[in-house]
This record gives sequence, structure tokens and C-alpha cells, in this order.
Amino acid sequence: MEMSMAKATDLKILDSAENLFWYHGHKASSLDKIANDAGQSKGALFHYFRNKKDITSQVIQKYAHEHLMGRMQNHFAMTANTKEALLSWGMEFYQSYAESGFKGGCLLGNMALELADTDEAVRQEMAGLFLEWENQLAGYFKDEARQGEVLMEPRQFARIIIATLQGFTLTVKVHKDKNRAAREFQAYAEMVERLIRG
Amino acid sequence: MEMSMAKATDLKILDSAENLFWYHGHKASSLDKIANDAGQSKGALFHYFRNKKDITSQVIQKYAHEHLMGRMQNHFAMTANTKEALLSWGMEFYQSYAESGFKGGCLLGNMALELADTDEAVRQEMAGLFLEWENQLAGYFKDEARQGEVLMEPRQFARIIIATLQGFTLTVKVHKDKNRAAREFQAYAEMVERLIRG
DNA sequence: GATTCAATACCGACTGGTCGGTAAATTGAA
DNA sequence: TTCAATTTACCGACCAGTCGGTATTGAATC
Repeated sequence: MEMSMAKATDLKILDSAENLFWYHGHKASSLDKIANDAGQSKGALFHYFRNKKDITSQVIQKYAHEHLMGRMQNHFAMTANTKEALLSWGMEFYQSYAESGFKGGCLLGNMALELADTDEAVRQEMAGLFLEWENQLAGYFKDEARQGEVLMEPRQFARIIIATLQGFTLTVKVHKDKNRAAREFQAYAEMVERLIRG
Repeated sequence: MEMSMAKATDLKILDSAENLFWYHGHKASSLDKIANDAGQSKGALFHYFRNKKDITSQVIQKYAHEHLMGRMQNHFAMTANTKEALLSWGMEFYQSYAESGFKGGCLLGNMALELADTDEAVRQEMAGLFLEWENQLAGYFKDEARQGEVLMEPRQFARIIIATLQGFTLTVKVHKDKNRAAREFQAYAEMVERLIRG
């Protein structure tokens, strides 16, 4: 047995990049700052990564699988009730968002708006991740073992859920008001309520 | 009678800035490029505007009132049927989006994600515009002269409409696929269908 | 002593913004 | 009506600073 091993240099850099991208955007996060915040030098950064795009790609992959699909999976594994899962998932998202003072939001959504029109390679990668997310969510809705019948075609409903989550994340970020955010979460809940039977 | 007067310099600059912000983002649009695309010099730009924030503020005001509230108003003025108005409005949005190759999207949404966390003054201005938009939309839903009963509290439904529009704009921008976009618009339509009676 | 890891110095392109100055339009009084 | 006085409109070189990326060098490990 060892003591918790110090995090490897490349992982420190990825973490630093993830946080900077998340809270300050892609263009606003310079490589100097990424290296600095990780406690590493620029030379170390370019030793482990080819360029900024390389870092960008690894960050969005990690984020999408950990924060988006991973967390979602947790809530759907916790209960067989579809409605319940959607609400507790949304609730967790809302709460951690509130704790950060409604800063950051969804890294993938942020990067999508910032880069989709200017970097075709990143756009395709993000499109793949969004599709993967949608597939996984639609899978839950198709699962007949689950309770709560979705009143729409599963894939269409998955698109609605993802779009409204992204949309509310955006509006909440603009208003940065706790009471208002709670009401917006409630609107999401009411919508889910009306689109699932049982 | 005169021939159409040449557009004033400051308006040319604002138009150029709007297009650049819309399609390439705020940070990516340098003042040099804004002036250049307007066919004006940087000196002229600083003659009419104090700084980049000044331009930014005027652009988002113009965009929000013309493109968001103005267009919406057109569709609600065209028909007394709430459901119909929401669908034709969404349809127009989808079509003009498709014509641009799903680039740009909603300038206000883009700027919101890019700037809300880093520029408090701009954030407040955008929050005001989003609120104005929501108020106007909720006003239609409250109007008992209109046909089609909204199954939720008017303001909550307005929030859902705005959030889903923003959300779909984002996902469509990432996928840039015409067939997919049509299906996403259809999902929006189905949702509206289920949240309005009659 | 070769390879890997990491620190630093540096490069050219670009950023928002300033500044000295010129050209054109507007005013006002003779 | 003219012509000087003043304001407005506009130009483009320039500044200090930042950007992504490279080249060079030093240290650790096998």
C-alpha cells in the first residue's frame, strides 16, 4: 500500500485546463495560465500535449463522460422510476450550480457555442459526445422495465431534456439569482411531470 | 426626393460588429476587423464609440429588440392562436437558421455564455433583456383574448419556451445537420402541443 | 550516456486602445 | 456672399501587453 500518489503532471494540467475552460472559456484560457495554475511549466505542458487543441479534446472527453453521462447514470441507477431519476438528476445539477454561484454552467455547452462555428474538428468531436449522451438517455426511456411511460418518442424526449437543461443553464447563468433559478428548476420539473405518465 | 442615403458610419460599424459577434464571438472579433469589415478606419470607430464595451452594449440592445422581441411580436400579431404563433415563430427561426448553415444561432445566447461570468456590467444588461423578452412572452400567455389555454403558469411557460429555444439552438449548432435539425424542431413542436390545450 | 521530464528564454502575430494630425462640414459675422 | 473660426469626421502609425508555439538548456533516471 502506498500513500495517495501525487497526481501525474499531465493530469494536473488537464484538471487546470478543465477548470479554466469551464469558468473562463476557451479563448480566455491561455496556455501559460493553464500551466501556471497546474503548478507546472509551459515546457512540461508541451511535453505532454501537442497543442491547445489536443488539450481541448481531452478535456471535453473527460468532462462529458464524467460530469454529464456519469452523473446521469448515477441517478438512473438509483431508481427505476424515470420521472424520479430525471428530477433528482436535475436537482443535483441545480444544487451544484447554485454552490458555484451560477458560474461555469455546462462546459460542453459553453465550448459548443464558443467553438462549433470556428473549429470543425472540435465541432465533430462535440457532436459525437452530444449524440452519445442522447443515446444513453433515450436508452433509459426505451427501457420497458422502468416505471413511468414517456409520452413521446424516446429519442425526441431525450432531445427535449438535453435542450431544456442546456437552455436553463444559460438563462440561469445570465440572471445569477437564486430564487429565480429555483423557479426555473421548478419549470423544468413541471414540464417533465406533464410529459411522463404515471 | 433623394436616392437612398448612404448608411451613416456609426451604423455601418454597428452592423459589422453585430455580424462578427454573431458568427465569430465577442473575443474573436477584434476592433481592427470590425472597422475593416465596415469599410472604416479604427480612428472612425473610436470617434463614435468609447470602447469595445460601448459597441457590445449597443449591439446586444439592437439585436434583442429587433431579432428576438420584434420577430416574436410579428408572429403573435399575425394570429390570435397561441399555439399557432409559437409554431410559426419557431418555424421561421428554424428556417433562417438553416439558411445560414446553422451558424451563428442566437447572438444574445452566445454572448450570454461567453461574457456572463467575466463582465458584470454586460451580464446585467443581458439579464434585463432576457427579462424583457420573458415579460413580453408571458404577456401573450396571460392574454385571455387569445385562443389556446396554456397548461402552466404563464411566466413559467415563457421560461420553458425561451430555454428550449436556446437549448435547441445550441444542439443544432453543434450537429449542423439539416435532417436532425428538422427533427429537433419537431420535438419543440410536440412539446408545445402537449403544454397547450385547444 | 542516452532518453525522459521539465524550466526558461524567446518569437512573430495579434490585441484593445491612444495619439497627432488632416479633411470636410458648419457656423457666424462683415 | 464671403471668408475666417470652430467643430466634427476621419485616418493610420504606434504602444504596451498577450497569444500559441518553438528552441534551448538543465536535471533526473535507466
